[in-house]
Amino acid sequence: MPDRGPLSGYLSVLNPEQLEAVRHEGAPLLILAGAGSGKTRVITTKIAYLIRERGVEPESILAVTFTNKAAREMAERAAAMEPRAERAVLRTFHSFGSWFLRRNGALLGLDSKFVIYDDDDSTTLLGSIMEDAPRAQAAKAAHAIARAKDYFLSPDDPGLSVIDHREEFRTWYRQYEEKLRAIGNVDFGDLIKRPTELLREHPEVRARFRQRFRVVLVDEYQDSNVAQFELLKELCGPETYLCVVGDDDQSIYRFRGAEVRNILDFPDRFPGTTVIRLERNYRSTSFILQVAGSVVDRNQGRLGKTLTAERGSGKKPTLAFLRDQDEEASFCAELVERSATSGVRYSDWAILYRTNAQSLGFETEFLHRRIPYRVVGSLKFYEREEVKDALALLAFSLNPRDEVAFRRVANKPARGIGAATLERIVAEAARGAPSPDELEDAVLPGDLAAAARRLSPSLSSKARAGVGEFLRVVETGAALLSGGSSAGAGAAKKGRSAEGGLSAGEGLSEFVVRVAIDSGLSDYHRAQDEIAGTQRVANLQELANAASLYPASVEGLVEFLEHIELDRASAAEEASEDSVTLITLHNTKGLEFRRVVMTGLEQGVFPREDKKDDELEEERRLFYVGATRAMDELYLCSCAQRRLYGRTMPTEPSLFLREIDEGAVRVVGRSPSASMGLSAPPAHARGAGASADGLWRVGGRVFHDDYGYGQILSVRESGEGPVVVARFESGRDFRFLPRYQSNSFMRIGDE
DNA sequence: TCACAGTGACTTTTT
DNA sequence: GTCACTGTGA
Repeated sequence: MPDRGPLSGYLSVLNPEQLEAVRHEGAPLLILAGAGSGKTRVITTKIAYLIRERGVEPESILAVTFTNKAAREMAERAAAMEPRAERAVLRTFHSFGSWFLRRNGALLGLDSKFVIYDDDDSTTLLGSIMEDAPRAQAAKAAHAIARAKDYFLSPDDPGLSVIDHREEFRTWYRQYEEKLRAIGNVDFGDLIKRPTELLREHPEVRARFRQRFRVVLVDEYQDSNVAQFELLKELCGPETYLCVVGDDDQSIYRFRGAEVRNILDFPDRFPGTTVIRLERNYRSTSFILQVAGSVVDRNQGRLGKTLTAERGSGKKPTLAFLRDQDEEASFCAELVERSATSGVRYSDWAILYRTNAQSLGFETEFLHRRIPYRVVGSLKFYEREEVKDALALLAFSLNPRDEVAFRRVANKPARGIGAATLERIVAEAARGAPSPDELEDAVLPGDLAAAARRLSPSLSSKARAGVGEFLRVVETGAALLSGGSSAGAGAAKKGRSAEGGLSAGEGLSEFVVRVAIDSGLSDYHRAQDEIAGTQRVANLQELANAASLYPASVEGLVEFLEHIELDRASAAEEASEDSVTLITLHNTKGLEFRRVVMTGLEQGVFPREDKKDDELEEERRLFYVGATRAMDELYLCSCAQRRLYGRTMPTEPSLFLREIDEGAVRVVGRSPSASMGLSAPPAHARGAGASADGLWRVGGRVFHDDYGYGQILSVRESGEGPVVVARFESGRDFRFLPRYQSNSFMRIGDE
């Protein structure tokens, strides 16, 4: 190990703990990295260091993260330090699993062209097993199966009863697995579970991978689940250098199967572990850390650490008690607008909320006020009906055994294949008795296209015509893809595209457009557009545009479909012009903003429902994650009432607000505990009117940086614009000339 | 087989 | 307030 001596530039910027973490070698390392402690810097530097100074081959480094965004960022930063780092394998757990299975899945009888089913597809598949069950029930059971896979539980595992103790659940799970295997596709959980099983059952593959990856790094380790832990154990032999980085206080994916014990027990599971703590926070000022820490401190099961702020005390966070979500939205908008006049960029701001549904109010308000914003996550584009239809057709053209895709599009647009006919075809395929001539064509059992063809003569004339049409569509598509889309085919497409309302672009895009038009999906959804004024054809066009990045081949299609399942958020979100970020608390992990507003701090919203024990602790960690995103300023909003299900309900302030250290925040607004004379302005002040521009009205609510929350008592015009007198929570009245106070004095709504 | 209207249920958080 | 599902009638 190169000790002492002047450090090269990229190492000299590290603090002693970070440097120790980068230089550590031997066996295993657990880095407990508090929020904002330079965790990503340590990992990327470590990669560069290993390659540059320890002679490690880039190809032998595997680094896994949980989100694609994190993986990309890591790759970029590592490559900036050391170009050879580009050759390292930097992926999300799931994308690594998929990569692994496409190469080695044959050992499990898995075709390399498999498609990844999302939750919706899994529900459809399970629904075909749970006869007559309403879809909601199938969705619930599908969810339970997903959890079972997170915990590495198979249908015959005794431990399965922890997930769902019903014997019928075990049966559904078993049948679901059988069917999924017969179809030849995988679900999310399989991307972790099946590689692990394969590595266990095939020592030669395990040896090969252990030979290949000498260094394994895991980021956000606190969010790993049991299956991922099992996978790591298979990947890491005695010779492998394993380094995991995480923060138990930021474990927020328990609901998805994340197991905090993974990080808490790491030193026990991997004997000889070195633990290095990074507790210097370079992101936030100390009052912000105090607020975040005082809440998460209440948690029991945690390793415990103390962050120290390297940036000084800064400004106290503001806790604002507001009336309702409308006032909350205008409060946020005012904060942003006000700061914008003094040169703060929109992109310095992030509005955080617990559930995606809460974004709507902010969007409406920001749109109204022309404040640019972007909504991160919740991109439901690939869940849209028309998009899923097109994707199902594409998937079916890859795999005629795909029952889920078949059920979705066989009769869409309606071609006379009703439920009865559909079930007959599915049953026929399951019976799987190919005729002799089909056997010669190597027809796979379960081939739905073949079954439909077989059954066709015995169907009613209407159904027979429909089946014929569907088969024609599928065959045309398959031929187009495998036969190479020649220039001639391209020209033919262009001719038809105008009529379908879609236009073909580069690469795979032509194929997508062709299939959408030829199948009638394009016409079908265009008709829907005309009825409902929707944008479905435009969405199909967007899907086709996204496909243009991929080659027009079977491989290109497989890649495209995988990308959609594993990395659906990226496309629209990269729009990097100056705008406010609207984002769920969960989605903020790994991000930072100069100014952060956490909204909806009310019992039932955040924390959600009456969460108790473990779940409440997870909500606290979520609070911690949200608050520690803020660099300079943090605002917390709590509303006295909130609309839910279209009904306005009174709400209680969040439990977390009581847990915050008194003195670490500045409270504005009528705190429910200390509601001071703000209920109604004195009678003499009523009716005094409004300013000439109509902006300032008696009774209107205002907020001032120094005095907090208040209500307007009187308004009159002067030579310098309106003069406003307001009474604040302290009970004192102050006079303002808003013209000169635009930065510290603002409206937050009318009466 | 399909279109429509009325009725219920429902909201975390995501790879 | 929204969405999905159910039953009815054509």
